[in-house]
Amino acid sequence: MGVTMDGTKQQRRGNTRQRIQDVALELFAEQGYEKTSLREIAERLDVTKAALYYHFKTKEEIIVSLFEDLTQPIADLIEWGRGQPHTLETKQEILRRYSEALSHAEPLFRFMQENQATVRELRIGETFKDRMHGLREILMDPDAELVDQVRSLSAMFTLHAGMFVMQDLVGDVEKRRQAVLEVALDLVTQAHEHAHADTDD
Amino acid sequence: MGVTMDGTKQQRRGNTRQRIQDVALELFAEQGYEKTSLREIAERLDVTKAALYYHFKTKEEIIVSLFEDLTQPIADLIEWGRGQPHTLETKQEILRRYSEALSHAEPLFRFMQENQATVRELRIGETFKDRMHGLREILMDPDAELVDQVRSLSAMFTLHAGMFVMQDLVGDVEKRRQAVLEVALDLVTQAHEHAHADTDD
Amino acid sequence: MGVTMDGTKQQRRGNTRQRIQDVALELFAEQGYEKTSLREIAERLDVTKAALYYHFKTKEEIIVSLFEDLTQPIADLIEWGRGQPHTLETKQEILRRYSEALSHAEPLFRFMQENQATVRELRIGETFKDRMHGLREILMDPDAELVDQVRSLSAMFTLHAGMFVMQDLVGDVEKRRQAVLEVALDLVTQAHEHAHADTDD
Amino acid sequence: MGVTMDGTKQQRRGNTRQRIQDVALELFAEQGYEKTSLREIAERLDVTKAALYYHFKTKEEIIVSLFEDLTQPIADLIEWGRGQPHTLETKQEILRRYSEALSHAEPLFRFMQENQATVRELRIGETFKDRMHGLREILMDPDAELVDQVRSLSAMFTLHAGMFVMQDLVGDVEKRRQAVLEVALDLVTQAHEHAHADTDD
DNA sequence: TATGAATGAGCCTTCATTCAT
DNA sequence: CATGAATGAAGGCTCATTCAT
Repeated sequence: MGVTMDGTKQQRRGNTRQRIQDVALELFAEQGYEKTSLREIAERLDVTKAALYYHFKTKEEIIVSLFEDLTQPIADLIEWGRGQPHTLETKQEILRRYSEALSHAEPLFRFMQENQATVRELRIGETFKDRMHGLREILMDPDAELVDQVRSLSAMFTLHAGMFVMQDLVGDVEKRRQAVLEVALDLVTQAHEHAHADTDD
Repeated sequence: MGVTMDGTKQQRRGNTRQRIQDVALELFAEQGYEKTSLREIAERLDVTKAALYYHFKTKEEIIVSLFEDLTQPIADLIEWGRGQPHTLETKQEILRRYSEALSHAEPLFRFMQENQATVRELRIGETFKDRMHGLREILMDPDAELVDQVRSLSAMFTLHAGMFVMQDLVGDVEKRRQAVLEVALDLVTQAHEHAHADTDD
Repeated sequence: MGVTMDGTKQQRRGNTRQRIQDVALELFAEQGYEKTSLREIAERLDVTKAALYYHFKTKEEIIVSLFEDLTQPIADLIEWGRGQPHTLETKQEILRRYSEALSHAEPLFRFMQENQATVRELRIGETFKDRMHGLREILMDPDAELVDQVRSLSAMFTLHAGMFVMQDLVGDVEKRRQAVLEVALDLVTQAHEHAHADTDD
Repeated sequence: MGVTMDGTKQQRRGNTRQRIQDVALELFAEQGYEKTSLREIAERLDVTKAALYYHFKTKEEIIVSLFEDLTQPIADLIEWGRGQPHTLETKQEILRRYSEALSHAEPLFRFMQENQATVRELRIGETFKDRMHGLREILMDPDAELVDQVRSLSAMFTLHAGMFVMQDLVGDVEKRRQAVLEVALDLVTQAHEHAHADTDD
């Protein structure tokens, strides 16, 4: 049962923790956090529920570990952004990198997008909110007109939506990402130019 | 117990169904669908769980009823849009009316936004998806450049995000809605103009 | 299964709460609190575990309810004692009534005696401790010699031990109770007389 | 990790078995047997659960070993008592030695006192009961009046209670022990004198 | 129109224990 | 002498749902 030809049980050993994360993320993204039971995860891995508890103290810890392991690039990105001058170039670079970071941890971000109510109650909720705020502070000019502030935020959400909602828009994932990024860049550019019409060139 | 001097129990009588919907929506929007139990709803209303079953056959039916009661305007809007020529004016009018419709059933839409994984598994999921597709068909030009298709969709998601995510942007709700709408209109206009640079007026 | 000749299921209905308490107390006293599972209680009653939760919010609440229902006489006794002058007669009357109160809720007190470590962690622990302190304040003279203070307390513990430990001493329960009570009265009398050798009669 | 400068890990080496016993007894006495998990014991010692199983075959064996290691003096005492004539002097000497034995293994006896229900189900339960019976046979005169039999037993329970319950009576432990012992001696003396009013002097 | 009582399924979690290394 | 990894059993609890009254 679950044992392959070469006597392994799907590469068993040492990597169980990783395998739990993989299966969990897949199921969380597919069915949501609450609808995914630890029994289900365990069954897919052909281990007992108790085995999960050897590797993670609680169900929540599984999602927390995924979050921590997969979103580090975004934390780094924000850190980097904070240290840069708030020029148009910085904002554009942030969007470019953010778009790429998102695409590298797609299932997790889809999960977070589609389970916002749940995430809010989890330990990662606060952290996530802080991150979004961080991004916002870099992209948005607090003195700009309201409509241009909205443009900046809209750039962010376009990136999000582009990843999860427009999946059927076009087959080529990379092409779509580029198109979405272009729109986001455009929005942030418009916002920036209105605000600095006289000071910048 | 829970009964006031004038024999009412907070407007009591006949409107229990409505009261269940109100409380349910409030809790669903606040904590999510799965985390809200019928016990909790019943307790808030000071009735028994069994009473809920007199008015609704299942928990799912409560959210279905809310969806049906509150999103009719949007179904109508789409119906109307389908019958119109796909001109820029139509698209702009759609966005204007959609923005207003959203603002009139805010808690429900917030719920749908924050519980997408859940909604997908419910009966309303399919209907909701169809609606979004309907809107999309009106707003988006299938022959346009990919980037302009994205612009059109971005207009929609900006409306959504504007309602739920940018709540702290500015105090005045109506002002924010206008700014968000302006950005959305802008996006759809740009998309349309690129696509019809030579043919349209 | 569990259904008697007359079609009832052991007088079912209306008294389930009481039946739960009865069975629970029996099992708690027999095996201890932690070793008694709700499953076991439910099985004995031929209901499901969930039924227990209809009547009691938690396992702890079952024991709390038993404590509250069965130890009221002792609370009353202490209340009464507090209002009396601290004469020898009062002390003797307290012991007499206490002995009788104990004998009327024997299983519960046996449980508390044999599960002290557990009880200490439960909500009733503090209350129980307070009661014992109450009794003590009435029986014990704070100015007496240490050895006489011990005598007073020893009277109390003799009553306790007499109920649970000396069960095989003699067949006739009531006779044993009287003998135990006599020893307790003796102890308290000696203590009192030493302390008031010159002041009292 | 957990290892100090000089290579020890809190005296490390060879004495792990002893350290397990120490920690276990501390926890058992504090929280009770069932509420103390092997995980907890292992964590306090900074070893794994599996390590415990190297030293003890089961959880029960830990408490059994403690019992055996710490109560030998009492077994010896009873053995000695059996060989003596049942005079008042013997009884008094037994009480004196018992009191001292109790005070040397206080945590264990506190544990046994507060977890009687648990102990009863363990292997040590029977042994413990036998010991108590042994003591009783020496202290109690089977032909005495019931009330004097109770007195003899009361002497024993006074010793017990004196150790665990009257802890707040007075600060000086040794003083308290002497007072408690005095009361116990008194009880056994009264019992003996009533029974031998005419035969003994 | 509602309640009181109960169920069946399932959930997350903990525990003592085992065994290969 | 001890660890890493896992298991089987069980535990307390919650939930949506049902049904007789």
